[in-house]
Amino acid sequence: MREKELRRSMSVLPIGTVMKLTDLTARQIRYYEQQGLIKPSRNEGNRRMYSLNDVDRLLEIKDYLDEGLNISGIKEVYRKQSQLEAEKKKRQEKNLTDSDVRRILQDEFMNIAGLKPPSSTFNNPNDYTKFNS
Amino acid sequence: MREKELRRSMSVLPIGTVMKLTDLTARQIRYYEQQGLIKPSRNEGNRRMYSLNDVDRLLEIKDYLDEGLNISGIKEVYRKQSQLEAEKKKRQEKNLTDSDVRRILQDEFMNIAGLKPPSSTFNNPNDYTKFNS
DNA sequence: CAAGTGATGTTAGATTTTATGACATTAAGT
DNA sequence: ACTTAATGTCATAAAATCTAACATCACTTG
Repeated sequence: MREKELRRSMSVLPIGTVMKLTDLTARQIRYYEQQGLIKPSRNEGNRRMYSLNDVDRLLEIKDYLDEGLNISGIKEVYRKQSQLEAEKKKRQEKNLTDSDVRRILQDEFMNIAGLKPPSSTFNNPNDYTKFNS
Repeated sequence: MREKELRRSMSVLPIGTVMKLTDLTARQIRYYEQQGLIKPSRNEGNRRMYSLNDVDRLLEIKDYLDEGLNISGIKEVYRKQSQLEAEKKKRQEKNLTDSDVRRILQDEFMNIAGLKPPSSTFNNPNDYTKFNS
């Protein structure tokens, strides 16, 4: 699934192709970029290169505009979206490090106990207070 | 899955992008086209436009050449491949039309019998000789 | 209503990309 | 050595894109 995401984020399309795929004019596409709604990359010759994700976003923008939202409103939408995603990511990261910490501490136990899993003879196995900070 | 195939066969990439994706020169890409190994479409301005399938095929061609096969040999490979696929398709088509015929005839039975499935009171349900021509 | 603003159209001039065709080169096979 | 297949290189023309500026059009608002 990583490879697919890579492909979708690879900047391979010139603006002419994007115009056809989105039915937008070059003027519109560049304007939305100027407004910060998309960030196409540039090739060595300074030509804008777009990804499939960019195309998707442009189609979204079109829909939002058709629905009466203006560009500031669309910016708001994306601002909130990326904020939510950032929080989600943060939570996931935190969970990962938490379980990492547990695993690492457990490994340490095993080392101290001579490569054996922690047992009741070592200490109270129900005392997890140290790991719940 | 149809949509995916459509995307893969959509001609959206200019030759510059294909050069980067395949690490081939424009000269090579055009030469392979001249030899009939790929058939990119053209846009209104006569520029070649490539699909992801084209890119895949170009990468294949590269591999074949690296393996010592020459272009005639590669043509052979693809000739045989498409021949096999045509046969397969033909078989599938034949199967499809056969079952289609059965379904259609069964519908006709139902109509004649007054929207009821064919029964033994209508005729011998095991007499399928008519459909096996 | 006149003025301001947001979104888009249009145009000009410069730069980049691609197309075609010709000729050159290089490696391999006979 | 001579051919041939695959590729490189170059010149010239056309197409695509860039930037920047000015124009238009529909709304909104004082």
